[in-house]
Amino acid sequence: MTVDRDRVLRSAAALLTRKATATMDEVAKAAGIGRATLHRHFAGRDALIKALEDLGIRELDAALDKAALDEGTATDALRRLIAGSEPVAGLFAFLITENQLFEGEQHQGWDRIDARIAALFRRGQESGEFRIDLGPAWLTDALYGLVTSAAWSIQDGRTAGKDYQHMIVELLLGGVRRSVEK
Amino acid sequence: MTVDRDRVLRSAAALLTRKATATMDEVAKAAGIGRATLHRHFAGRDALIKALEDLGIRELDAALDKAALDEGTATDALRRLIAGSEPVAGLFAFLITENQLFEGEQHQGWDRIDARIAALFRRGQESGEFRIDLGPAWLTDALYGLVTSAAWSIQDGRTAGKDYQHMIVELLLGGVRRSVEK
DNA sequence: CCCGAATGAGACGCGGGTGTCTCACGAAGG
DNA sequence: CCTTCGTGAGACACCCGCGTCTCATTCGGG
Repeated sequence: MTVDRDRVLRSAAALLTRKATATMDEVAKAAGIGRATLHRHFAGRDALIKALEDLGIRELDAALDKAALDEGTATDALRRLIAGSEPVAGLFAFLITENQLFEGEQHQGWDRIDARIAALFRRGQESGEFRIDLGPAWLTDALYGLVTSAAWSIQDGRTAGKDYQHMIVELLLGGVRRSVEK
Repeated sequence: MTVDRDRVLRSAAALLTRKATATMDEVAKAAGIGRATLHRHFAGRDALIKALEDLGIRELDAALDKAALDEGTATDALRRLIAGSEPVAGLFAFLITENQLFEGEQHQGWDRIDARIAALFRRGQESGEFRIDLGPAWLTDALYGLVTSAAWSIQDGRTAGKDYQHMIVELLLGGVRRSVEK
């Protein structure tokens, strides 16, 4: 009988990922519960978004942990990270745009995640794997952009979901130019 | 005395690019006119966004024309396109997210622009300049993502504006991996 | 079996933003 | 000088979504 808070959160994520302007009523309907019950679990829309942000950050941190960014080559670590990001990509895209749209002090968890990813790029540069003429901050933002684009591209059916990892990894690592080596 | 419609449009673009949720009143204030006058020129918020979309598409088409995507190598054409996209990047980022957020029949101008850019990537693939394991549709979406990320990254001060072209061109063409050649 | 807790449905007022209207003002032109 | 037109400021009603509340219902535990 009792509503599974996490289940509601996931269904909200799924809906808002598709339709960022969804109403509290729509979110409730999507979760198969009443609007009143939704409010009992999340004080308001802000609280819901905040909870979604917490969820996203938690999962992203988990993905970062699982990718073990410190181990092996930076290149392989990046591959693992991107592979592990797939389940969170949709929610990530939603949160990134949401954060971009409304200014205001943002969740500090983002800073930590930014730092961890930037550190990976920095490590790759220091080891000589990555080029050094592009800063870690831009590479991080670029990765976000590619992940978001991929999520939307797949969601809208312009590209196949099974290509997610390959699309991002290959473009980010090797670029669009046909390499002589390979 | 008469309000310059185009000037209003540009100031609205500048504002909404920074704060996508800006009120009609804020848009009017930013343009230095009254809300009533704003309504006299644009029937409503929807009409304003639509006009902004028209403007963005017009400028994007102009940038595409100017880049002469059919001439020279696809690589150079891509460089020219990215260089020419800089002034529109902010507005483009706004329109892209706006389009992603609200579903509904979108401006058909986007299809034409998508097609023109995808054709460029296809040309590069056929000429052997670009790799063929990534589809033109994805490459187009990826370019959009990078442009948007760059616009935001610069807007938020994480990266320098003067690097705009270099950041995107280099990452998109060569990727993050340090190439042996060069 | 009964009671308590949680839920769904609906009603209600509120607030912010929108779209419309009126009115006074000032500039440009006859 | 006077008329006309576009404008700014404000008032107003309206709509939509939010947040709160009530009440009947139902599920689950004691």
